[in-house]
Amino acid sequence: MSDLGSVVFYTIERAIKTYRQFAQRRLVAAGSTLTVDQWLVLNVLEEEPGIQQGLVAELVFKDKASIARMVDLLVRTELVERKVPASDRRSVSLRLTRKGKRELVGITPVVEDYRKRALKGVKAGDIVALQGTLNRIMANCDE
Amino acid sequence: MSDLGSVVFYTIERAIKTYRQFAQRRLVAAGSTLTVDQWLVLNVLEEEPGIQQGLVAELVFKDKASIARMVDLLVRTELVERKVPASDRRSVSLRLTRKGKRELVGITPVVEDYRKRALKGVKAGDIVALQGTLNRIMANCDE
DNA sequence: GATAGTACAATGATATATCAATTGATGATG
DNA sequence: CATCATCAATTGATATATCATTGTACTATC
Repeated sequence: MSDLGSVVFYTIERAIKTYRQFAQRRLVAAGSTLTVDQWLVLNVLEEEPGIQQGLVAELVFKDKASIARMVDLLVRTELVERKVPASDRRSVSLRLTRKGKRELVGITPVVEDYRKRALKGVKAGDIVALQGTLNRIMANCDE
Repeated sequence: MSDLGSVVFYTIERAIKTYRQFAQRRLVAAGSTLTVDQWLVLNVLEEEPGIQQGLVAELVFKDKASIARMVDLLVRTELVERKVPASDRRSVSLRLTRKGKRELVGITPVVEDYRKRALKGVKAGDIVALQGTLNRIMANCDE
């Protein structure tokens, strides 16, 4: 178990990294210039238009600072709009631009496809078990 | 399954990130200034003294460029030595300094402890299953 | 032994992760 | 209503990830 224990985290890292590289290759092959993380953020904005940055950070499990910088980029590339609501001028309200929506719609089938490919031959029960184990690990790591 | 499929990668990311943050907190709490990744590299050098950079990159599943920069840091902090062997002057041979060995020895029990904590209540069978599933995903992602 | 191809590493550019410090705005309390 | 604590976001500093490019050294082939 000690042996397994020393390797399992390495396996998890390797797996998620392999998957991300795979996903990124697929995005590039589909002609997108988005990164996987940028796609994630766009996806959140699609589902929660007007959301503020801090909430996006929570939803995608990233740092607020990272999100701020990603949004900078997405605004620069005109995929996302920042607005400051009068109700609370500390916050910003994010939403997709027309261009952002188009980009997202175009790329979504690509994402669905590579997710499906990555999970080929993996049974639903395997996924449930995996999530259970990972949840347990996360609980152990929350002190 | 489509639903599960869209969430499972997110869970994996979240799990490994949670674990890394946990590990980093533990290192800091133990008075170390190492990052988790730096510890990994030191550990490889302990086990394979004289190894060259490209091989380290493979072993820890990182980019060669990342390793080059990490080694820069570790050399600057005097934990690692770079030597250019006469046999092949393109390559570099890496090994721990005395200080690096001391640091590693001091921190190893901390690492073992937090690994054990992170896996508390996780059965050996769960780990085997998890690795099986992740290996399958990785195989799917290698085209 | 000159040349072409290949191998190893370093570097530049850009994106992300994290922590700390700061700024500006809001809300609570005296 | 003035002050203080808190909150949202930005910014700076440093570390890592990735890709492309470059530089240097080796190797094979002619």
